[in-house]
Amino acid sequence: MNTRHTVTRMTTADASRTPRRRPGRPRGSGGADTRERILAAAATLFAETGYRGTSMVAVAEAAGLSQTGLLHHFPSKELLLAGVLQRRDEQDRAALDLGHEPRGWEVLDQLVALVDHNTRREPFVRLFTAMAGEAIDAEHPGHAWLGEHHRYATALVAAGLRQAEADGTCLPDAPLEHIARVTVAVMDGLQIQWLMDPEGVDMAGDFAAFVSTVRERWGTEPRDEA
Amino acid sequence: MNTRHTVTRMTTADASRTPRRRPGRPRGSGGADTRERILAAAATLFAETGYRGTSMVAVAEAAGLSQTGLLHHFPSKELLLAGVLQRRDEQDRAALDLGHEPRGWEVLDQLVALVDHNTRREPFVRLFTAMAGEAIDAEHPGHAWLGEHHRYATALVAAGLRQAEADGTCLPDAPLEHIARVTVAVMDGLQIQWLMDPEGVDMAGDFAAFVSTVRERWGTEPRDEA
DNA sequence: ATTATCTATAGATCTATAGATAATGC
DNA sequence: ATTATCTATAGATCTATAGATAATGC
Repeated sequence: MNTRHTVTRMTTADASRTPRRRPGRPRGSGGADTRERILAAAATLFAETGYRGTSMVAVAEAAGLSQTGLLHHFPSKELLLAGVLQRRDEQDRAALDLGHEPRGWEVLDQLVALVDHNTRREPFVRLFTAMAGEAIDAEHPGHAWLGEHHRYATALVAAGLRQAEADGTCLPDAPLEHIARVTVAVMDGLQIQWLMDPEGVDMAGDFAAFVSTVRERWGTEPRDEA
Repeated sequence: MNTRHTVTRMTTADASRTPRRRPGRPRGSGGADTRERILAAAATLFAETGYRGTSMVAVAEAAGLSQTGLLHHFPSKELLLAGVLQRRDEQDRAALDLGHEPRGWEVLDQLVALVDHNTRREPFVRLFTAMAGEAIDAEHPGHAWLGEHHRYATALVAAGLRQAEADGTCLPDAPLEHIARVTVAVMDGLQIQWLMDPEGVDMAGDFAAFVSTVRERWGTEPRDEA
């Protein structure tokens, strides 16, 4: 009954977080919980201080276990990052809900919805922007991931536009690849400005307006109507 | 005459860089040289591995002096970053050559020239993108700098457009602030994609095409002609 | 006296290994 | 036996201070 007294030593962050357990496997410990708790904590910290700026000790503390307890679940910092990025992509796929192949201009509408959704998940946006900044370095363990992310994003937009061109809803001389790259650039760039000043920057509005301009310029439809 | 033998101990990077001097003020040592050498080395390293990912030892080694020799010129890592960012801004101002106030659409032409110039100074672009990634964190010593950079950039574009509106070369209902933010976003976003794939991404071409589209949409002039 | 450099070192971290301890599941 | 946790600790770094050494400039 003296569970309280078992808290023998606490690190700096006294009043916070889950207290550490004593050695030995805890009672109802269903490993999956802990894994998710770790990934969530790591995602937040990587988002704030980047991969390089975040220590394993900090992640462990935020997840409520010892640094070596963390290493049991993720044997190295690189593997932890891999886990965080994979989880991020799953969350992104869920938000985009691509149940079907993108159909023409619909792709851009979906991106507008995604950007709007992003205004309600700042930490998620922060994680991406932090990675985009440091993973440009070829030595960074997230480098390949960042490259694939951009290839996927631009290919998605280009595929939608190509469809629209085939449908006749997009002008036949539209520079698809160019539009795709610039669209992705606007998304990435607006995120930076929005994170620096969430009140002052209307990320969703700006992106929606950009997409409208693109469609006015290269689309063949009168205006509204589908 | 045995200068060669004075190289008593070298750190890992044997064959590289300037060898260290022995204690004591060296002969023609005109402090300003060293300062510039340090700032250049630090800029390159911060560009590659970020502020957090770069150690003072690494900067010192790249600049060819001891870590404490470096601390003589920049008493802390934060002051070194301040120096690097200030130098970066000076270089940027030189490249933009703003001898006069921006006149209407001319601002966008200047930015097109700047982006084109940037394709020939990859390390410079890399530094900005690395800072944009990590300085979003309010605790980062470059946070205020990043905010000012964006405020300055968007204000510059908006001021140009406002001038154009007054001149009658820009439609009166043009959403100036929106166009300014998106323009800056395109610049920032294209840099990321270009750095990830300099061969595959035509940053200058894409930005120039974007600017043309903006002018076609909101400008009042027939096409060419000034 | 001031400036530029170095060696030595303190005091914090940081990642990862070794190995103890205790609960779970066969 | 396997899994989840911990304590202890090795071996690298990393920032910054103390203080020696030598050239420059008054």
